[in-house]
Amino acid sequence: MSDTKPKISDIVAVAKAAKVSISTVSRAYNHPELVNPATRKRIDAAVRRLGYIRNRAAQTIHGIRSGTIGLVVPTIDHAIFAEVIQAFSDAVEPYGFTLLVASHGYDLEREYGVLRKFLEHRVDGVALIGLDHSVESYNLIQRQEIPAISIWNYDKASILPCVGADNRHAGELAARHLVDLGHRDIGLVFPPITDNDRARDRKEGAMSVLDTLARAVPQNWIVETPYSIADTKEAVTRMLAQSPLPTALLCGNDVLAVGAIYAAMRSGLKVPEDISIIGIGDFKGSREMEPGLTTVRLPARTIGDLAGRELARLVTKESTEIQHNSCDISVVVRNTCRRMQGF
Amino acid sequence: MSDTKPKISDIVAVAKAAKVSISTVSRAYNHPELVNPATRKRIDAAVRRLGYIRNRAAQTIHGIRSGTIGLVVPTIDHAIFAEVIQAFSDAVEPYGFTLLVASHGYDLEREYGVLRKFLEHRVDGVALIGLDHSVESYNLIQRQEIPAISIWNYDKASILPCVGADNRHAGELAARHLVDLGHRDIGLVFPPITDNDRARDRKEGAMSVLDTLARAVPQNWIVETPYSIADTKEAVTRMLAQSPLPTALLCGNDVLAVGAIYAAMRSGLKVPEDISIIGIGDFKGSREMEPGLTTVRLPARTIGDLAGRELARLVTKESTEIQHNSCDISVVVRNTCRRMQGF
DNA sequence: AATAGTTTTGCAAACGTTTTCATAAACGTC
DNA sequence: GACGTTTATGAAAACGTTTGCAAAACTATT
Repeated sequence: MSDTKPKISDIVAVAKAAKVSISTVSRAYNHPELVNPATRKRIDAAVRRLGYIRNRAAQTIHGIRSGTIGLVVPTIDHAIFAEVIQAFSDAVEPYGFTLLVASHGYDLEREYGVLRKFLEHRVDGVALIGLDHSVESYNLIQRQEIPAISIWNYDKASILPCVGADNRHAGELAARHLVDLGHRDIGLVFPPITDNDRARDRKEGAMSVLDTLARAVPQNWIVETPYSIADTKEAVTRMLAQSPLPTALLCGNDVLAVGAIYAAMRSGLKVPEDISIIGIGDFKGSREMEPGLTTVRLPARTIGDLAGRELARLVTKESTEIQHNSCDISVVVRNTCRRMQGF
Repeated sequence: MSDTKPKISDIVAVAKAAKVSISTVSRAYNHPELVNPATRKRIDAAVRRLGYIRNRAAQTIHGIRSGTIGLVVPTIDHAIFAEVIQAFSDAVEPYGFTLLVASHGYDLEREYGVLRKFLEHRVDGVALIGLDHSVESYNLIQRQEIPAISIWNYDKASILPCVGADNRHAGELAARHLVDLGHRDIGLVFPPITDNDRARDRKEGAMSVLDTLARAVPQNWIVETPYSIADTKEAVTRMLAQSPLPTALLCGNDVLAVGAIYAAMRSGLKVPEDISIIGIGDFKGSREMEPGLTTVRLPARTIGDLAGRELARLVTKESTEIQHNSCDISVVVRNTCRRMQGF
């Protein structure tokens, strides 16, 4: 009969229970040194007894930071972004931030929508993947004066501070490696490049090298396929049914490369004896697979970690300078590319 | 000189600009049918001009839902959780929810901390992976009366509503399949099972079958390894150096199975001729790999999707009944397990 | 032109906090 | 024991919204 009020308790309830004013309770949280240890103990007991949990929403409307950071990715379900998200999350956690995560499925309209929603939640900062964003998105960020950072691609001319790698260079490196091994007949396996600056840059980089140092890539040696092993295996298998065949395949990333390797295996081609395959990314597992995948290493964990820390510091005003960070990349040679005779 | 106030605009600014009261602006958002179309247009123009974005924190303290759902996973950077997170995210998005995501690295203490933080942010619901949680976590959920759901494991006795598969059964199925093929000498590859009910259930399921239908598994045929291809490859390679060798390896999930396959390849063993390997999970890529991985299919996307929808409906009160959903599982036979002679 | 409805709007209280300012209590000093 | 400090507390305003209620402005009806 006395157990009315099963209500979730607020600061008022705590104050009452501890027989102090709400100001004191608030202070016990925010400036504990200003409240008498004995009082603090009483408040603590009341909090525990009532199961009180502070309401950050109520704090936030005082201009206090919300303690959240928004991260927008094309998709979560991809080895590389999963790794970046994890690293980013781990990096901002020590600063006390909670992560809001959303994906847009490579649709920049949706990205804008997500961004707006994050802003409604008054995130303290936002991180985006890559540099391709709608002008509305850029305007929003500028207008709301919210700390923002771009992850994964690097461009010294970027409007946003960015932490990433030079993807054009990655494409060049991969192509150059194949050429150096003596390959001249090279096929390309890439994802759609609309709304995806990373893939576009890589492809352009690769093309630029190939155009001058190898044979022009015929259209039927270029396969476009979504980021999925299944789709890639299927598409590349179709491509490998024709003849003549390229001696090497340059893949836009490691997932595509793995798909391509499986396609080759199924087509009865030995890698690297019959066909060489190079990826970009160096995902988890690329090193361990048999044969080990030759690829261009992009340090995903490092990038996510750096980006998280950089943004957190920007938000907490620990640092104010807006930096552009370019991570070093290089070819890691394993066993999926063979040297051509005479090279 | 007149461009003072570069301030982020609030509802008051909008009201002023549109020459209406703030109540009207608020209403234009929440009950548009109650405001004159002409006025609405004016407000709309003001909003656009000022770049106004609603403050959800301010709404939230009125008892209005925050529009967020918290998802706690052991790790984001794992094929299976990435897939679940994506599906879950896609499922709650149509309901207008934004996702708060955090990982605890298989540490239930940290899980509790994350949970608290989510509650501070007044998430409208929480989703956890599995059924192993600290009693503090359970108490917290109960006390705060927050809709919660458990993903990935299924137990009809679970306190929380759960959407998942019966992991014990998965372990049984895998073991049974191996036994049916005539294997009697079977090794086990599992992750640490503390704080991980999924792995524990699978292992128990497998053991129970093996104990009665196969030879008792000697200790040196059991390898414990973290969820990583690299670690698994290394650990299994060490194990395969001994003799006698088991004729089959039962792996706690597909990542471990892939690691085991690479280990076998490196050790000069052919799969499945020299050694059979079965996984659990059927991750993306397991079908496509060469040879295709025989495994027990756990429908990750379906589970994430179902869980997301279920929780969203629970939060929005569209449904109130707390359901336990068990997803069907079955062995999918591909090419990594061979039939023993005479079977 | 007066009345009764209906639609549209504004006022003010409320939400759960933080923070400024003022006051009370305790302490030390001479 | 009167005074100035220091320490601890409380009252009340503020934050950016929503919403119940009442007033104002229209419309339709006579």
